Amino acid sequence: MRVTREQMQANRTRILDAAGWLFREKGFDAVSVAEVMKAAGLTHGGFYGHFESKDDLIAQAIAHIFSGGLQGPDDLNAYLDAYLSPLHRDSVAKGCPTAALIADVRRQTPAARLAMTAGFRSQIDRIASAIAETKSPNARRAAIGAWASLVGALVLARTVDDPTLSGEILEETRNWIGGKTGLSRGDEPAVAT
Amino acid sequence: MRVTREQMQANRTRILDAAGWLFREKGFDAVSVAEVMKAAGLTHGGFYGHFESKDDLIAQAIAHIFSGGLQGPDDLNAYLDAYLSPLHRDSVAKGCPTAALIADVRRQTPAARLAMTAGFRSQIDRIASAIAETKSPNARRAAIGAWASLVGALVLARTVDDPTLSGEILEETRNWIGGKTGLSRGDEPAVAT
DNA sequence: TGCCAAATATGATGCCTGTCATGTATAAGT
DNA sequence: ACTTATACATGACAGGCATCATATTTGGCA
Repeated sequence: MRVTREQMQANRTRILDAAGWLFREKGFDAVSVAEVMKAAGLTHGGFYGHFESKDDLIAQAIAHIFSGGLQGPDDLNAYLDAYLSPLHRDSVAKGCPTAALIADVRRQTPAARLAMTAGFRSQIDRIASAIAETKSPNARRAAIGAWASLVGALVLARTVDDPTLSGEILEETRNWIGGKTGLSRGDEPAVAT
Repeated sequence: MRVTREQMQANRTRILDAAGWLFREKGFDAVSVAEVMKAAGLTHGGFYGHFESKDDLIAQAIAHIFSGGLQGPDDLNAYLDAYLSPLHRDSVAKGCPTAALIADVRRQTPAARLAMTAGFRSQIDRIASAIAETKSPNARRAAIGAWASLVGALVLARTVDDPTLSGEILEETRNWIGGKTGLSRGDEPAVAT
């Protein structure tokens, strides 16, 4: 059954949204094409009308996630707090795509790595300008260092099976970055990107 | 054909070694049981004489990697340099198991996460005591923060498809940690853990 | 209004993989 | 030396998955 052109576009968006969530949650390999389509409310048949292959879907899903309004650090302190919060740690599917996908992307298609790299760049730039507003010298260096710390700590905290250690990793990394950047604690938890 | 008891033990070790390399290189899902056995010089048949399942192999392989003499930071500066070197970035199979496996382990068996967590703990302790020798206050916090930065930067550098950006991430994170810890640059590249 | 191509659904195919069943040679214990 | 249990090899099986083939419904356009 044929659908409206705008229906089709909406379907495509739903597929990309579902793929973004599922891929973050379970990894590229563990998610089947049929599963994505079902999550989008369709069957597996129409898939190849939208995408050339599963690899194509992966690349486009990554680009889609990053295109979809990344949370920039409006307030740097709040951003750090939110990023390293238990809430964000437990919200893999809708949390930071970088933390959820980095390791997997390395083994994916060049197109996928390209899309991911583009996301990295904009995220680094965002953090750098947020830092520059406070203290300018070496803003880019601080942005890269802080970004690496954030991603590393979040992924470690998610992997650890001991909640205490997991919490400690988040907490201490937050303090460590705070000391480094000269940024103290803020508050306001929320799922960040 | 039956083999010596010590041959059998040697075979088991070869299987675990091969699994450790292959898993780091390609991820758990992308490596088949038959592939591991072949890399160990055997066929897939004998596998279930050594391990209960592929999940069992995964958990034991993780423990095996960490048990196999981790490079502790004898000299902290040299360790940081080696960890964030291009050489280590390009040596995934024999490099840091944490950086290579974290994201995958999250979705594995409880036993696998347990083995991984144990590896984290000892690594944090090792770094902490190396830091404590220099400047004691908050050695554990610094260890956790530095560890998260190292792992995060390495994984990011490996994923990025632009060699320039990849090198910049390694370089700047090294400098950022150095400034934070009060540790300046050393030299001596080598594959670290 | 009626034709046609497009968007999805249903169904099929071939490959890969984890696991199990069976065969075979031989180390180990007597 | 003879027996037996064992470590590994060969082969088979079932399930899952990406992808393709075909059917069906119906928007879009004349």
